[in-house]
Amino acid sequence: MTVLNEALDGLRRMIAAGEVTPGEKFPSETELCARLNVSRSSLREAVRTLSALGVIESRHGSGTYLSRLDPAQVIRNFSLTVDLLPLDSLLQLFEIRRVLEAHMAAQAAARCTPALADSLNSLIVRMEDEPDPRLAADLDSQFHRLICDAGGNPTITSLIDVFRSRGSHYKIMEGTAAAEVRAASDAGHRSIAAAIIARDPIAAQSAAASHVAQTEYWLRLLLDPGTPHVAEAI
Amino acid sequence: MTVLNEALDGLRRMIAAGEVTPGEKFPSETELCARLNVSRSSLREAVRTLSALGVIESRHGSGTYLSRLDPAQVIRNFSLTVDLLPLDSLLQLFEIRRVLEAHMAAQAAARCTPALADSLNSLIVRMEDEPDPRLAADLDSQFHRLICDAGGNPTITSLIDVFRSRGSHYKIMEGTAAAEVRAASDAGHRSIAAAIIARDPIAAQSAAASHVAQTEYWLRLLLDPGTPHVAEAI
DNA sequence: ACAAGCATAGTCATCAGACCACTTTTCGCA
DNA sequence: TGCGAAAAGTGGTCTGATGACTATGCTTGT
Repeated sequence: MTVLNEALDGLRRMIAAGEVTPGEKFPSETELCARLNVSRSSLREAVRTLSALGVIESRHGSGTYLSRLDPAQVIRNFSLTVDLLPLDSLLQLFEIRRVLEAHMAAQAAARCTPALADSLNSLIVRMEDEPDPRLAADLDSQFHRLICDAGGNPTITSLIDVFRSRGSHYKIMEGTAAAEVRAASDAGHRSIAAAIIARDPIAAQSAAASHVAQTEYWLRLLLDPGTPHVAEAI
Repeated sequence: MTVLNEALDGLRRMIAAGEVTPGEKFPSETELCARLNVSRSSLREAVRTLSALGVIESRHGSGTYLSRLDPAQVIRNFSLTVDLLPLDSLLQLFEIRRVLEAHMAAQAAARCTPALADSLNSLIVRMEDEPDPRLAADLDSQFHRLICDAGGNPTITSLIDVFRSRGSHYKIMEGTAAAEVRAASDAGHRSIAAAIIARDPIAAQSAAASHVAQTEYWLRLLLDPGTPHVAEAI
């Protein structure tokens, strides 16, 4: 057992035992060092570890705090990791994204309000009229976020955000097939919105799943233009 | 911009630029310090941060390596975080787990082989005959893992594992309603297995969703015995 | 020529102590 | 009483040294 792991263990134990409650302040680094019998550098590495995972927050000059441990907030921390994944690793996440976005669309359909309907319609029109691919991608994000928010589970929303966060996304809108991609994407959005506004969860679910699957297909094409296949080996 | 963040940025930049490819070794800490213009302590805190996220691996005496960046492996790192979440935070993850487990059950149903059918049946019998709640919980894990593996997406499997990892699970099997809980759980398993063996994805999906929802219900009861409600506010 | 064992150099792990930057509290002055 | 400055407390960063582990290549004996 390394020193770092002992320190980590000590901190985790304190949290699990309720010695520090969410949002509360830990003892000072000096005191923690004494308590856990480790040097300050080792303690700080342990703190950094938990800090990277969104469990701890260090505030310069003030103290070290246990985070609120809100799942949505913890999950948001991981988007920087997703940014580092190579494209083929990223593609492995698409099945999750497809299932979750479909679920959220279904939930949104079940709860759709007139206000949501208006917002969706307005966004679609603006998106289709936007010539700049980047701004269009931005409106796209807003569209999906609107649906996620309507779905009612902020935790799932943040998880989907992590998957979608990847900036290099709009690249598929700039290839030779840009126009085709754009048209298909717009059509997908209209299907999703129509199903949600009709308060038809099943239709919304399949429309959203199909939309994500299509994005996955284009990305896969980008990775390997030779052998495009949406479905996995049977 | 703090020194730590500059170091983090430098490392991330190296990864994104492909200076180090997955599995490869970074330059030594000393050289990285010189390159990024930070002290060794700050560099090490940056390395620890990426290491906590499963992006980097430090091997004592050998070097600092970029991980394979396999999503399943990266996700597995987060189980220690889930262990620290309070029960009410954990419950917010159940909607995700429900959707994903249902999806995996559906996939397993679509691909069920005779071998899988045998394994499922055998596990169910052993589970129902096991008197010790802990060993039964263990068999329960095996049952669900079997289904996930059959689902064919290791990334989703590891994500579900993270949600299920939480050891405190078996507590619901030890309350006053233990017998009732156990019986319902066994019945749920039989439904799921039957649907998978019948190669009926829709049935498998709803059976699995219902099973997870039931677990969630019991846990919620544990948290707040007064006002149990499965559905959210309408 | 080859294999086992051993030095050696390279690397991460840990420690100690100092100083800096920021925040919070305290206390004296207007 | 209210405000501002001082002081105390805390995390942020740096330096340098030492320990522990790994990999490499060499030495040695067969």
